[in-house]
Amino acid sequence: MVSRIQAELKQNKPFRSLKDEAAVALLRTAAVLDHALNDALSAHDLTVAQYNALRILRGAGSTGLCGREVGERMIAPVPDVTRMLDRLEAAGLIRRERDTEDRRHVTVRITAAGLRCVEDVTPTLTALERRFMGNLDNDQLTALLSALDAIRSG
Amino acid sequence: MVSRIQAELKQNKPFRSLKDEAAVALLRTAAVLDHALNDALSAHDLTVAQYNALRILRGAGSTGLCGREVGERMIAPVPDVTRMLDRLEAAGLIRRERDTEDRRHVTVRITAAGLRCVEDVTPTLTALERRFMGNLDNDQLTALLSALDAIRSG
DNA sequence: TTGCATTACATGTTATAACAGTTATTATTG
DNA sequence: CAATAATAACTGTTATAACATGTAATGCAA
Repeated sequence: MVSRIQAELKQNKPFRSLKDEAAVALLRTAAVLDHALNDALSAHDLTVAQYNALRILRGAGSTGLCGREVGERMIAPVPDVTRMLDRLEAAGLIRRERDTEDRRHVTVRITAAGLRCVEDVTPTLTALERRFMGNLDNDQLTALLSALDAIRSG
Repeated sequence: MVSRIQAELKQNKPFRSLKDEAAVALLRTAAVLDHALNDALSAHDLTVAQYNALRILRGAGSTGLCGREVGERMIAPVPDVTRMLDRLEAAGLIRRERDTEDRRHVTVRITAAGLRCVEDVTPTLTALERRFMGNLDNDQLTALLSALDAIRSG
């Protein structure tokens, strides 16, 4: 019996354990998803990380967030928030303002153009979500979530 | 009710759908895992991709594989196999040989040092696997695998 | 209130990722 | 069999990732 992930990676030998297989499948699935997302977003000159940051800032509203807080909320850690924000600012999608209370902080806010940008990519991402997650019923999604939670709590 | 992933990313608003939440949790979990793996491997001067390539070549044995085949078997796609192999060759972990039958191909084989390197990191990775996957029972692993398969088949 | 630690951000540097284009070799087609 | 296409690997280039270090502002303790 050859598992799906085993065939996909053209492995001639079966996995040593179910844990091995699940870990590989997890990394593989995330890579596939990430690739599809980057593909879709690149048409709008965005990376997945940039889109993630825009979503975070949209959620923060007019209050904004400082750079560190943006970094903390990212799905995947970004080692250089400053320059990621530089690029978004250069594209006019965010704006930064030195905080007057604590002048170490820089408050970051999404611009109207940034909001429009997020709106623009939404249909594409909705289609992607339907494509990849569409085959899963609620029970599967719940089981997936609880398994992923258990892994991260390790 | 605040979900685990929601709290982890400090999101004040719940996810729009379970599919959304599962997709984010998946990308997040893979990032956490990838980070832990890179951390562990960096002590041995290896990246996750390099370790993956070494495992692939170990599986191929003395027959070896050509560069393209290594690329096809990678968990995460690498856009520049040549230079990843350059680095492994410079470290003495693989060796390359121009194929005499089809001179376009270069056969890649793992060296004794490469095999030793894989052996050396094994205890560390076994510990990581226990840490992250240890909390999951067989049912959860099976459910996880089938959900991931369903996602990738989208 | 002065010195030191901490925080937040910025900057410098190196290696790698990502993309495009090149070369050498083999396969295919008229 | 010559011309063309296809394949595999290599190379060049730019932007970004990753890591370390630097700098300015604030908190805190003696």
